[in-house]
Amino acid sequence: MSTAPIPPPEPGSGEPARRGRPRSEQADRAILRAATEVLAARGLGGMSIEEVAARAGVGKATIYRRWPSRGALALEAFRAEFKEQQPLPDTGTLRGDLLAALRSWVRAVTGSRAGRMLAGLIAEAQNDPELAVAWREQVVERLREQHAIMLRRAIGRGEIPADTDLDVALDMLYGAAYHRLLHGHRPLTDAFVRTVVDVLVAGLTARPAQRPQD
Amino acid sequence: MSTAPIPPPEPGSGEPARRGRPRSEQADRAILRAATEVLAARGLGGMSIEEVAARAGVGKATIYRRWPSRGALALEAFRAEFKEQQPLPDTGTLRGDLLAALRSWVRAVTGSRAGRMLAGLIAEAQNDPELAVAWREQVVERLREQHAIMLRRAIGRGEIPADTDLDVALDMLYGAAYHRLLHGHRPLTDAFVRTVVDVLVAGLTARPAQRPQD
Amino acid sequence: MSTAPIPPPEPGSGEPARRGRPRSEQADRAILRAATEVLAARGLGGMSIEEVAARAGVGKATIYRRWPSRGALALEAFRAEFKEQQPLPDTGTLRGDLLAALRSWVRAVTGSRAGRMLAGLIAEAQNDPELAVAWREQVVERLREQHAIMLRRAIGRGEIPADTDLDVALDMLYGAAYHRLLHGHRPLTDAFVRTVVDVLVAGLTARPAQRPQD
Amino acid sequence: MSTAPIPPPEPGSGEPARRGRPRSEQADRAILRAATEVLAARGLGGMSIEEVAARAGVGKATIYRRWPSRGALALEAFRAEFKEQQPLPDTGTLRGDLLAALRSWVRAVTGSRAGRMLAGLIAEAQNDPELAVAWREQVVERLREQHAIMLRRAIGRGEIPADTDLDVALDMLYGAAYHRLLHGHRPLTDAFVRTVVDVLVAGLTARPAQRPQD
DNA sequence: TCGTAACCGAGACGGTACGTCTGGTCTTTTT
DNA sequence: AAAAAGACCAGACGTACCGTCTCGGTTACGA
Repeated sequence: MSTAPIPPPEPGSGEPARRGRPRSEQADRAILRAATEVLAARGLGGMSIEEVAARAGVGKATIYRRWPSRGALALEAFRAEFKEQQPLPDTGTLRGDLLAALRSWVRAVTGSRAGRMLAGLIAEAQNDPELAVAWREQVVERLREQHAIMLRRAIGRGEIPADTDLDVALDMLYGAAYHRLLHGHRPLTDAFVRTVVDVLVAGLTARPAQRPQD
Repeated sequence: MSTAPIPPPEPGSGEPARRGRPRSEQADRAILRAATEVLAARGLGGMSIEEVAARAGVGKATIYRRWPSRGALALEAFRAEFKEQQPLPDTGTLRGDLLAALRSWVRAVTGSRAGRMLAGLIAEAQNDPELAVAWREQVVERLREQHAIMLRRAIGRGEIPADTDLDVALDMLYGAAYHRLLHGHRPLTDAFVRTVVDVLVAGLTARPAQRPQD
Repeated sequence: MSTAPIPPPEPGSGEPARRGRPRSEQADRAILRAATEVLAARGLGGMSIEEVAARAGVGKATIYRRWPSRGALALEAFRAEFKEQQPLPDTGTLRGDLLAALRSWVRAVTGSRAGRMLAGLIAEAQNDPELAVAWREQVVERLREQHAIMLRRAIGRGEIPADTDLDVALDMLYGAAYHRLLHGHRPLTDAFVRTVVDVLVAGLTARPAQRPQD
Repeated sequence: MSTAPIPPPEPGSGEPARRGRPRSEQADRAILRAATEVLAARGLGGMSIEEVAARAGVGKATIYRRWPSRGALALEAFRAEFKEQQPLPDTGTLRGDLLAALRSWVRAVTGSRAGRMLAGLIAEAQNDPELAVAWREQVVERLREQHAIMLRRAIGRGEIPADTDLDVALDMLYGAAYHRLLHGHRPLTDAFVRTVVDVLVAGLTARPAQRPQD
């Protein structure tokens, strides 16, 4: 059903005492390592379960027992690679926070492997609704909640209006960055980061005098 | 090499006079129609050359003779579907122009089939460098040039500074929209369009007092 | 190595006293019952250890601890099914004995399950040399010894010559029957049984005047 | 449905002119050669489509396009190997004919590869009803018709009664031989051949005085 | 009464082969 | 020379079983 890693059976009540041979954590690690290597080398589109299994020294069924699809495996590999690279900055100003946050995103994404994995996952999610849900819930929403904190702190400091549309603000900030990542029409430079943040901060700060309703 | 449709041979010298049976324009149309149907029904990930050929009543080679890959065919089908839906508005104000442009993009993308095709093409381009180039050159850059005109007119009218970074402005405008399209975490409502445009216009308009350099 | 049921360890000297938990006779019975059911339903080719284990409510290792292969298990199930159905007739004449023996074989083999098991075992033995040996030693030779008794009694009575080749006689008698069972080209009717016995008895009885040696 | 080699489509009427690329006869040959090799080396139980395809340098689908199952392929390979080895002798006496026929069968079966293929096919047919039908129709019945000719000639010569049950006679002759082949309990010697033929001829020749009806 | 040994059911393990599907190419006859 | 048709080689798909191996637990014997 879902795209989450398949848990071992008998999640049970108080003390269920799982039966049968337990899942091998060594196989877990070998599979994720192999998947990460293949993803870095050839991208998600070029990753086959067959190859990951061979490279990890594992039977295919051992992978299918844990993840329902190629995308689900890639998602977990990506999360392991990406997660602690995204700290929540607290510099005292909205501009400083956004700069730090976007910079660390860009650094993660342009450095080695996370960028290719990320692009591949978004691509896969377009054709795999289960993965799309997992991607949204486990990556997108989780990051957005983190980042919304920065904006709420700015509201608390009076830097931006209390009725600021946080969703749109985040869409503009990260949307611009994803745009360059996925289309590749312009590079993800630091100048880009600074300008995006400046325009966004200015746009959020400016008193919206009177917006016509057309 | 490229992903452009393959032209009939003998682009020729002074004496074109192509020999042999000419390409069937009926086959062209049948292929594009079949491709468009399959794309609308199952997305690019679910489209196989095999199926398009069968549905168009055409041999696979007849498709490969014209387009080098699944993505190239989808790109042409998309362009036929999408192209004249994107007029260049001229309302007299930057805000009006951006609103009109983004609205027509959103309308095209949420209505009918273009949205699914577009997402599928971006996905495919992540795994097909040739298609990525074609996508950039034939769709992204072409639209950006169109839209840059609106921004240059605004500069001409003195609405925004002359040194405005047009690339970043467009990335924020369309990036936010692509973001919602590809991740599906929030809907592409008209309120979204208005807020994006308002924040962007405000951000571009505001005098950048003193930007610290960090 | 062999295909015999694996005996519990400690075949022991003077002091048997096997340690550890003894084999569960209930498991023995459940496995053989399940195997017999599956064999009757789908034949040996359609029987998997996996299914027998599941149906018997037993772990696969519990089966492998007792029998080294699918064929060995099937052989034991067959023997339990087949054994006491083959009495040694003693009617006073060779013809009467052979008729009774072949009739009871045909009855066992055309009735319910033994026929399918038998055919499946012969098939399996073609690809499993261990099973072939076990089959020969435990089924074929044992039956032949039984049946040879009938022929020796006929020699004793003077019905057939003392130098009759008993092996060939048995091969002709049962070979004809196996032939129909395995190829299915003709049915195993009682008329068939009678004719085989008549021709064989006549052939054995006739004084072989002078056989040319070519 | 059947187990016959799958014919190319459009067997057609007068002049159908089959369309599309024709089946590659080179592939036909390579597949049959590879199958024969594997069968000789490991028997039918040890032959996988995967290996035959690899050894023939052919895609698996190219095999499945021609033969519906492993058994069907093996059957064709066997027929090519076995066919012209079985002449129809005509020595002038029943005994001479039967000796010659059974001797050439034994020679084919104990020499080289046909014996292993034959045993494997009979085994496979026990678990594959389609193959069983094909085996019966294409091998068993065809040989029986051939061999029945010898018996009918003997009737014509007055060697055996006109109401002899030819089916039973053939079952006893070949049944005895198959019996030794499949069970391996005794070797297929020439002495065996002679004794079988002698007993059979004597049994058929003897005037059946009065057979009781029990 | 304890410890140790062999069993038990369950189920994961690394593998092999299955039969299907699609990719992109090649080879026919027909237009 | 291009068309439709369909076969070609290649190889991934997800499934089913193989025979072995861990688990937590049970049941016997011998110390």
